[in-house]
Amino acid sequence: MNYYTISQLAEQFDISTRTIRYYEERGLISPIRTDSGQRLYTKKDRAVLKLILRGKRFGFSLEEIHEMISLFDNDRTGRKQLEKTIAYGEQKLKEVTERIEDLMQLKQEMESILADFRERLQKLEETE
Amino acid sequence: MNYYTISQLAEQFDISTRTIRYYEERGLISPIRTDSGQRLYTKKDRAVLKLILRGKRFGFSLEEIHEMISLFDNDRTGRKQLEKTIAYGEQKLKEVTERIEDLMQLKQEMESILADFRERLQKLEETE
DNA sequence: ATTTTAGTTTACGTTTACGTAAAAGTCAAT
DNA sequence: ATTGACTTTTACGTAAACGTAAACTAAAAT
Repeated sequence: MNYYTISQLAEQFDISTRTIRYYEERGLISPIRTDSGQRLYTKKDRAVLKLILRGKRFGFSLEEIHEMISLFDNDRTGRKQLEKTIAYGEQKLKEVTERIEDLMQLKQEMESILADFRERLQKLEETE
Repeated sequence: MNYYTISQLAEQFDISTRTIRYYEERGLISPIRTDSGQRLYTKKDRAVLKLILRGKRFGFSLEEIHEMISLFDNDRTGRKQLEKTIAYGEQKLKEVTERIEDLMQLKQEMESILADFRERLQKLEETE
């Protein structure tokens, strides 16, 4: 397995190294360290980072994203823990579903407005 | 036509009056005023506010929302203006479409993770 | 070997999107 | 008419999410 440096990840996702360190500060990502203290990121870390950025694009706060990431933490082995995790996951899934529906409605509206504008342009061109 | 006061709108959308005034400060909404200076909001203003809040839920900044709202400004009558507006609208529509696809992928992943957790819970219960 | 480049921590600065408080005017009801 | 609820502007405060700079160390390149 090989690793990414912080600047490599920063470049790949077009964010600053500060941003990545900040996510670590907030407990969202936990790279290993070399003897000298440099951060090394695995593929898994990269996937987590990708998840964070996607969450951000949807307007989730880092706090919410933190909670969602813990869903992927496979260390929840007890039955009570599993049940809690599932319940939380179902809740989040519902939220995501609602957002999708909401967005699709927005899309519809934008399309109808665009159609309206195209029609107006059409009429302008006819009377030219 | 009748009007809403600022606190009526605030209550309807469960936000503060400060928030509404802030949106006005940023140029997103423009209520008329009574002789004494109180703000009055029309149905149209209410619709704009609704749009703002929806945009926020999707993680758009107030600046982006401002741009999108100007799409609804019917005062773009020149041909060049129309063309620019349509181009901008198409761009935003594309962004929204991409977000929807992105969200649907997230949904898929969450569902598969949930399925995995449910399976584990199942196995735990079998060995009880 | 020594520049150059990249990494680290610490810490203060900044922007966005409001919260909150003060001081004063206005509206609605008793 | 006066109380109480509502509104206005002005202004300072704040949390989240980083930006930026300093001071230093390690790695890579010449």
